[in-house]
Amino acid sequence: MLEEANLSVGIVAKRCGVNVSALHFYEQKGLIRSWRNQGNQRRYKRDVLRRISVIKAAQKMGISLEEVKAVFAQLPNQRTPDKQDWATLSKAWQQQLNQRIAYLEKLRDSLTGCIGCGCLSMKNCPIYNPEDILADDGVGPLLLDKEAEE
Amino acid sequence: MLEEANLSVGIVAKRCGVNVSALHFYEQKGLIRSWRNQGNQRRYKRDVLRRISVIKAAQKMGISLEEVKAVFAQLPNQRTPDKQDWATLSKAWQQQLNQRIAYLEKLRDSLTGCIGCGCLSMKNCPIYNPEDILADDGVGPLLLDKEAEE
DNA sequence: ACTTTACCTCAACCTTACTTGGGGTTTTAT
DNA sequence: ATAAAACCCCAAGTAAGGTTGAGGTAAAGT
Repeated sequence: MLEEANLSVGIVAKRCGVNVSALHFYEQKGLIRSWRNQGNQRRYKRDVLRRISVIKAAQKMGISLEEVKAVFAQLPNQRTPDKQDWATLSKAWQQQLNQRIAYLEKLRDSLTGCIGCGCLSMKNCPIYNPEDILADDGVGPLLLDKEAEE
Repeated sequence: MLEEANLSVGIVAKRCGVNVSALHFYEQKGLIRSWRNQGNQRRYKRDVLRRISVIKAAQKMGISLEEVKAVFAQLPNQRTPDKQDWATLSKAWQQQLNQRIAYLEKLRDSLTGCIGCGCLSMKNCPIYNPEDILADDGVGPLLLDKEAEE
């Protein structure tokens, strides 16, 4: 408990492997926060590093910044989030990951049987519309008729 | 072998569950083709239905239109692609799907141990940089140092 | 014949996630 | 005391994957 060091934007960028412009951007979107020094330059608490790590991990999972922001909103506001807090987040995302994995597995398992067999353009093709778990992607149910065969 | 029916853009759109504008767009991007009738309206061969199905399936897998286009380019140009041709495509994509699944599994398996444990912002964190299979996403290796701990 | 529906083109707009550039200030290094 | 880095803000640009709208023609229904 000796710090609460103030990191400059350049340092944070270098440590996280992102551009300074990305940090400006995240701040503007409300994902991270900073205060300013005398000369109006941004200064960050160390915990911004973890936030950025989490942002990048989330993106690899296919989670949007909006979603990340929503989740960050549930972190404690008063104190710096601790391991417990982050672990809670991770649990929710694990579930999402599991769903996404299950979805892709279904897609994969349908793929050979499907693209090859001629059913791909038919009404109930499992690949074309495999109980859309990810239906919130906006890919609604698709209506094809039997004429769609070769 | 009685047809080679000519489908209008509206019919194709309805059958595939996409907008007419999307068909224009795909055509402009070189993913599908049409010819024109007397009145300059688009007409499609039936095989466009399968192409669009494949496009949509690919998108669910996270494959970009550019990639789909590249793959379509390997289809026979003279004759209408047959089941064999499509099956070949599907095999390549199955591999991609497997990789993507493996990647997400790795991410998931790292998640609890990682976000919670404090390593997330460290140099060799498996979640932060898990042998980036999907490194072509442009998420290069990330350089964090040990100061990134809490 | 007339009206509606479908279609055409082209340009502009939308969202996500940033980057780039211009013009100006602050810090840091020498 | 300078000069080079680093920083600031704001506006505009980028890429993907389309959508929306305007103004006009074609095809279909009655």
